[in-house]
Formats: sequence, structure tokens, C-alpha cells
Amino acid sequence: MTERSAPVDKRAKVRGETSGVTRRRNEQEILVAAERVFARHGYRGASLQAIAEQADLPKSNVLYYMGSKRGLYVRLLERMMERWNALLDDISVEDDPAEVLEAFIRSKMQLSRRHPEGSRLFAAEILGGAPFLHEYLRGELRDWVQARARILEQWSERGLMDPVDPVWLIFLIWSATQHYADFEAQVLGITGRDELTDADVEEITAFLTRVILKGCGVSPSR
Amino acid sequence: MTERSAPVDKRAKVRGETSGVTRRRNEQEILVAAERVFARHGYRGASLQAIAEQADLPKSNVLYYMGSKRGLYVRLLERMMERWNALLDDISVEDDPAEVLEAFIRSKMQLSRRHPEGSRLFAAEILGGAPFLHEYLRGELRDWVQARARILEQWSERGLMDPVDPVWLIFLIWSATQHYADFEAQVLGITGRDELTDADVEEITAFLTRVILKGCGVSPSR
DNA sequence: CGATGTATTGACCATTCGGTCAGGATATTG
DNA sequence: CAATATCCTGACCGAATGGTCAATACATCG
Repeated sequence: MTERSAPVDKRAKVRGETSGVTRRRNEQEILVAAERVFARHGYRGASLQAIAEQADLPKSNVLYYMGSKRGLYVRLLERMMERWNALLDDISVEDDPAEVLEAFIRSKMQLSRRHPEGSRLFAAEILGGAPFLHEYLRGELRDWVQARARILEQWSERGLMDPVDPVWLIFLIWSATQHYADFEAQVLGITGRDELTDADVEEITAFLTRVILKGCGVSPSR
Repeated sequence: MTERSAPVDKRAKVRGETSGVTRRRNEQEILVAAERVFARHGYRGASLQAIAEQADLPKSNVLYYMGSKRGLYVRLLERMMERWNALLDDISVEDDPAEVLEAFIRSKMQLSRRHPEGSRLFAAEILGGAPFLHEYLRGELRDWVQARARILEQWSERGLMDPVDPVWLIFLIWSATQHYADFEAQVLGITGRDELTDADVEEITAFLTRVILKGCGVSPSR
């Protein structure tokens, strides 16, 4: 609750840059550790003790930096939402459907790959009924989807793609790309791999792009 | 660990059927409650107290029936795996690709709809790194996928569908169908609905079937 | 009716939970 | 060098955790 943004800003940073650096490094360490633990065990299942151990800090220190478990969790969620909002921010009806859809699939895939823990953290939150993201889903994110859905709809009307329900299409892309981060354990287990390489991700991206674009009647741009 | 299958079997059921009925009803009540709580909070986040309250029984009674939290959880997972294994059990190269793929999408969709809690329970387990399902993924399920992948591959060779990677295709169908159970909160939030009706599910199924079949070059059966 | 087993659960246990706080460590300032 | 302010953390708190167990309730049967 008490948003302690930067209580150090009074004087310490003028000469003693070291202190600020330590602070930032510790905070970062905690955020990374917390993202992992929350992603793995969900909000209730995660313990501050486990987070502290991951970050190699005493539990009290975690609370000193982050105030509370709840605050830490919300902060992580908000960080993930920012990453998400930066996605596919500027598209218009005039753009080429194939290019836009491919860019969507590609950037979404990279988001899941670049931030797998954050992606799983988000997934766990939704799985649990989205208690913290309820309003975000019904507000910001809903607007985001609706805006893009309207563009897809116009493309359909112009005959640039099949007249499919644009919201279901967005969900299809979403789920397919999300899957490789969230269900990584399953994908690895079934394919017998140790990890997904960049080449694997590229192959999957190409596969999804090809099937989905063809599936809704969008002809490739080049 | 201690698998107490049916310690009542000695005599009680011969005349006193009532007792056996109570037992079965209580067990069922516990399983339903536990599935919900585990799905919502994950293994670590779920508490026996919460499960007991959901089932309207004292906590001790839950332990009396189920032995341990771990045992209860494993039992739920196995139940879900059985449901899954019953899916698409008998397909061959001679079948019509369109029919099989549609049946797969449809039955998978219905599985998620019929057992949303179980579906989310499974998702949470995978999300957490599949600590209990590790061997299942690398064994049984892997075989399941490989067998079906081989059939898809042969269809590709016979020109009945595009030469797409069959495993990625199975994952695509999996993720798309799973999405509507696991991310229900998101779907409802964004579409502004209170629940998904049978008609919605039918519409989504039709959408997925259409896009995916067309996307991998399978011509509809009729 | 006892006798005999099973079903049930309240009381209790050690451990862990999120969170508080006093006070020592450390750095900055005059 | 103090003086002062911030950083850090071990010790501690009440509540909740999974699990045990002895005592009770209950049903069945000779």
C-alpha cells in the first residue's frame, strides 16, 4: 500500500552513488527472484522466505525494500502489464493485415520468450480468477482488444481476410503464443528437449504465422 | 503414501449400505472441493482448511478420507489424466483428417468445458514446472502425442494436408482449446460476459475448426 | 443388551506464514 | 571527530499450515 518510490532521493545520491547502486541492484534481485517464485507457486503458494533465499537476502530486507508481499506482487503484475501494453501499439486499418498479424505473433512470442517468468506469473494470476487484475481486464485490456478487433473487422469488410470473429482470433493468437512459455514444462517433456532454442522459437513462430494467416484467409505480404 | 483404498470392505457394506453411500458422497464432495481449491491456488497455495470448508466437513475428516494433502492432489491429477487419455483414443491413417481434427478440437473443447477446475488444476501443475507430472509428460503423454503426430505426418505425405510440423499443430490445438478454461477470467473480462454459454462454446469450436483446418490445408469433410 | 469394530472429530503439535520493531551497522554531513 | 540520518537484520509476534491421536459416536452382530 505505502508506495515508497525513492526515499533516498533527498541527498544520498549527490555524492554517494554507491548506495543508490546497491539499492537498485538489490531491488532488481528481489524482483527477479519474486517473479520466479510467484510464477511457480502462485500468490498464496509463494513465500517471502523462498523469495529472500532466491535473492540471497534476509527476509527482513525483502520487506524493507518492498513493504509487503501484496505490494511486491502488484508491482510485478504492473511491470508485466507495461510490457504487454507496449505491444503492437500503433496499427491502423491502412496497414497490411499479413504484416500486422505476423508482427503480433512474433512480438507476442518474443515477449513470452524474453519474460517467461513474468508470463507465467500473469497466467497464474488469471488461473486463480484474476483477483488482482479484475479491473484491468475489464478496462484497459478490454479496450486494447476491442480497438484491434475493430481494425480486423474492417479488414474483413474490405475483403482482406475471411469474416472471422476478431476477438476469437486475438485469443487464438494469444493462447498459442502464451503456451510456449506457460506450458514450457509440457512442451519440453513431450518433445524430449532440455530447452527451446532460438531456432525452435523461430520455427514455431513461422509455423503459427503460416497456419493462422492462411486459416483466416490473409495472403502473405511478400 | 499409505493408499487406503477401502478399509470398509470388511463387513459394513454387506447389510449397511447406508454407510458406504455416505462415504462415497463425502469422498466426492472432498474431491470436488479440492479440485476447485487446488485449481485456484496451486498445490502449495491450497490449504486443507479451505478444502474442508468448501466440502463442509471438518479438516480431520478430509485427512481421514484422503490420507494426506499430497495424496489427495495426486489422486486428482490422476483422475484428470484418465479423462485426458480417453480422448481421441482410436484414430488411424485411414480416417478422414478433417473429421479427426474436428473431433479432436471438439472433444478437447468439451473436456475443458466439462471439467474447468480439473483443467485449471492441470494447468497450474504444468505452470509450476510439473513436479508431480514429470514422468507422465516424458512417458505416457509423450507417446500419445508421438503416435498421433505420426498419423498427421502420413496425411501430409499423402497430400491430405500441408506439410506442417504435427507436434506444433497438436500444441496449437491444445493451447487454443485449453485457453477457454484456463483463462476464463480473462475471456469473460474482455468480452464483458458473465459466463460462456453453450452457444458461445459452439461458436468458438466452429471458429477454431474452420481456421485451423483451413490453416493447415485440410479440406472440410462435407 | 453388550461386544466389536468402524467413522468421526476436537484438541493438540511442530513448523512456517507475513509482518513488526528495536537496535546495530554504515554512510553522510557539519 | 562527533552528530545525524539512513540502511539493514535478528529476534520476535499471532495466525495459519499439514498432520497426529486419543476419545467419542455409531452401526452391526452374537
